[in-house]
Amino acid sequence: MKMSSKARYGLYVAVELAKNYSKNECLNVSTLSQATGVTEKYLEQIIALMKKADIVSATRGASGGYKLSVCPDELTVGQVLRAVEDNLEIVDCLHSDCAQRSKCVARNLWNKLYENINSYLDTITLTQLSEDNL
Amino acid sequence: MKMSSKARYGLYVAVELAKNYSKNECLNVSTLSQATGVTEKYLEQIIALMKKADIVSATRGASGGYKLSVCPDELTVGQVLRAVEDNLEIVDCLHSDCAQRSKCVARNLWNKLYENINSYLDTITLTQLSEDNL
DNA sequence: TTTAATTCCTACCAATTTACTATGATTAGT
DNA sequence: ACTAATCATAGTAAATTGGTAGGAATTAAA
Repeated sequence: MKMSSKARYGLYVAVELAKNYSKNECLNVSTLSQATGVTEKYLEQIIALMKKADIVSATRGASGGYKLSVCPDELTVGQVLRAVEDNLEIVDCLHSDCAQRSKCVARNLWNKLYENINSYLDTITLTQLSEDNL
Repeated sequence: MKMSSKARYGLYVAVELAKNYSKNECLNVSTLSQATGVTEKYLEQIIALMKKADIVSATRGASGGYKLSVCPDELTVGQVLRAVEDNLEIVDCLHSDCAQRSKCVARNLWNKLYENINSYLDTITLTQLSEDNL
């Protein structure tokens, strides 16, 4: 039960973009790579996931880059992690139609744990995180 | 961020042992394998982890087997999962001395999330789980 | 209009981890 | 002695992780 590197790096990127949010200008992967210490090519893939989840927007071409498409006061850590970490699903058997579904003693537990984790992570905004104000 | 099969199977075993607890007799791997649908040899390894954590005890030799060494009213899901799931650590960087420790924006977050998960899982006893009384 | 800077797309890959299987030693009840 | 059981440890195929790589598409600037 480990967070992937994508989850960790995705948060780093989100924090960088959050710090830059008020300037209303883009940050490119090269800059983000330097800030986070993660290779550009790997970051591209991670940011692609965040784009797909509509929490970052991109400007293509020269002098392009990325910025948050949501105000960091309203963007939660949960939203970021769900974007990059395969929905944060704790077990596969919740959404797949597991054969033992009806009689599984743990199913309910996984569900509640999942809710618990998400509701905690959704209380923390990117602003709070970047100010280490948890 | 997925629970391993060991975590799932470990819970199944714990539930079986909990249901058998009042009888004060052992269950052997063969029986547990039938009850859970997991191979005997794999279960042996999982149960070994629970033994090491002192939540199950074994009797060797003929007519031996396993039983809970803690009353299922007092044994929590958290204890079981931590026994089989490498302490449930959410990220490695918490206990390892990560180079960026002092300046890592996420460190505090992982810590709190870890506490959150554990404190939830420690509110649920094996008795509750086996009666689906969450 | 060319060039350079950038994102986007997708294929590939090595190393690690997972989820077992396999073999046999050890222990103890009958 | 025999048999039923746990204990210890090694091996292994498949999946996942954590990237690398190459180049196409887009756009601002020269």
